[in-house]
Amino acid sequence: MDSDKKNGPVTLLDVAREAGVSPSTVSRILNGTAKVSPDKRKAVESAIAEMHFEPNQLAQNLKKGCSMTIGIVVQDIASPFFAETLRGVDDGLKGSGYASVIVSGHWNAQEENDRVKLLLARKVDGIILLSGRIEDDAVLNFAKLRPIVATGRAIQSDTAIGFKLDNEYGALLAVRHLIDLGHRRIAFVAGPADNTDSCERFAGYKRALAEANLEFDPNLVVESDLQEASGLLAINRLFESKQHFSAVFAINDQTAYGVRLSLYRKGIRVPDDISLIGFDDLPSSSYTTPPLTTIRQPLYDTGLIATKALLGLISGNRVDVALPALELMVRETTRLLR
Amino acid sequence: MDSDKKNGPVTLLDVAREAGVSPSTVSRILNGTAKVSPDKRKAVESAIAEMHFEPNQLAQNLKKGCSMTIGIVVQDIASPFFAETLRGVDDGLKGSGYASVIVSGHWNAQEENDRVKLLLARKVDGIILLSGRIEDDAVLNFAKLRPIVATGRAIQSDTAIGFKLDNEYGALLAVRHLIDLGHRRIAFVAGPADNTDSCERFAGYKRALAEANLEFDPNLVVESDLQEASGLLAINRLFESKQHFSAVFAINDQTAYGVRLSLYRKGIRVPDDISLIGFDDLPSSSYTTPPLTTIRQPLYDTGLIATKALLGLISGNRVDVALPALELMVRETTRLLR
DNA sequence: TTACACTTTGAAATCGTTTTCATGTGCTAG
DNA sequence: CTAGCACATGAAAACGATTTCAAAGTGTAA
Repeated sequence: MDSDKKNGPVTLLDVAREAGVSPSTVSRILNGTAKVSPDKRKAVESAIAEMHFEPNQLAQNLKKGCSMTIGIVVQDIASPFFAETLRGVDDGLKGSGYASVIVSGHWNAQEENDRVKLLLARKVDGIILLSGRIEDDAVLNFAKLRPIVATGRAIQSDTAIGFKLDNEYGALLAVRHLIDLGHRRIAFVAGPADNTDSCERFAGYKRALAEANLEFDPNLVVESDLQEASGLLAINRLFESKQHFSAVFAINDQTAYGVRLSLYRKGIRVPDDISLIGFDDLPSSSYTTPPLTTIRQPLYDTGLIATKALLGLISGNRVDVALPALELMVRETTRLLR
Repeated sequence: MDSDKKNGPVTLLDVAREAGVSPSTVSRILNGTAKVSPDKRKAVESAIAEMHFEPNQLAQNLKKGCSMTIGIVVQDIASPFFAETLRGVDDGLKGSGYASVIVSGHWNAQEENDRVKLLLARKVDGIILLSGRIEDDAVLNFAKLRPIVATGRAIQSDTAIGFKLDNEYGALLAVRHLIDLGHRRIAFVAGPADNTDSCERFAGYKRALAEANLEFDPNLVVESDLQEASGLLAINRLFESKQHFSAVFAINDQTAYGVRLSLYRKGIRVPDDISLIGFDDLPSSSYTTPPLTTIRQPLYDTGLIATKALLGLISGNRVDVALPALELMVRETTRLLR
């Protein structure tokens, strides 16, 4: 072999020596920053191939001041809700040269705040904040340091973009659907009171009732924490308090699953005895027994579009994008009231 | 204000100037690399606090030659299977100072290979390879560059650790359970023929049959691609070919969901008419209707333990760890044959 | 032939740390 | 009293790329 003097990995300097040119020239060829004569180009390129040189990203990062990495903040890495959004992010990043670091805020504002700071300390080039709990102002402040795209909030600045779905409208669609099917006593499994999305959906529930001149009965509302287990518990509480109802609107699909199980345990048929509708349209909702009627949230698209928007912000081009609207997916857990 | 001469972010050099010491001293205090006199220490610490200095990780990375990042290769970022494992990884990384970059191989050896190279180019300090498709030798080769922990393979070297669950035994447990319940004609929804896990489970299926002196009937085996949709299709094919069976063993929970839906559509009751058992025990399997009997795979623990092992390899301490064994979870989709 | 513009190239500075090496100080022991 | 040693500290080199700036080379016009 030619010259194995140095032991470590080959550097740009080694290539330059081997090709008989200066480091600058090699760099220029690598980045296409300037014209170089064909002969030197060939010499360098063959040296690169021969020595199996690849530039040290760490050094590039330092010099260029960016890490070609974006940070993603989710609330629960194992939740199908975030997983589906992440798939969109993954596709959005494809071919961009960027990689993503995913951290979880665990539905906790303090932890979320810390994680964002951590990402910033790691010099990510931008951040996608999914269903964040920290204040809008805090987000805007972070955005002064690095571009941010956030879901579930209506923020806007020249380094921050917020996407917000119309939760109230979605809930309206859901409850209207039940009312159209003849249901009058519709239970609502709510989410945590401090969760904006949940409150907005609650508002939609009430609005649909009002539209149909149905009286709102607070006894038909029970709270959950958005997980399957608490959906099950919530609906059990409703039965214990001897409430009558022919349909249930669950704050999200996961609680709907819990409700479904509770009903199954009690021998109550869905949709024959009780209709059930969820919110989100998780991929698995097409495969529950029976398949779940729900409000489709564009999870994948949210991830994809948020990523495109962030990449835009990073490169300085503002991209104006819109999310597909919420949509009622009628499947098999709802039917005409006998 | 004292001196805002420089505009950019404060560097270690600025701190040194402000505190009237050399950069080396500041670095030493930051890293605890050497003793410094109490007065200088105080001067530096107050300068750091006052100027809100935080070290530039990119510079540290370059100098130290490591990125405090590990790479995770999954096959499908949105699959609950990987999501649950990722949760273990996340917890395993907690407090370690490491972050993770997650990439997906999409069940494709070529793509997986490229992704690993990408991670290596990004100078991750180690890699966790989940359900990889590339050859063991390729993994071992990569391990020469950076430590690797892989699931689903029995590799071993001083920079590589492999975990392997006993798939054959798991399948044996599942099928034995069905046989114990009196089932004789047990359908098997297999996975792709080129998938090792699937083949081993197939072997377990046959072994259980042999143990009970039941004849193996290839007509009862249909192939799927591990997704819900193909589980549904697979079982439909079985019905079309007029096969008789009283129980189904599905290669994994997701295909079991598909099978369940097909059965529901045909008006076949589970477990009254047909028993169904899956493999994995995804979190949602406790909430299907009815809850799915399955073989519990320690997904979370796999992520956690793999991470601990990798962190060990990186710091040079070999950690010997064992995964919890596979376990039969009897729920409500299996019952005694009438 | 000289001067000026333009292009290609290399030398050297730079990014912000860490680390090695050398220096000066103070202390102990002979 | 001085040789010797530990110790805290700073100067400077290093990590491996990019980029600025100046020099050398080329070509054209006066």
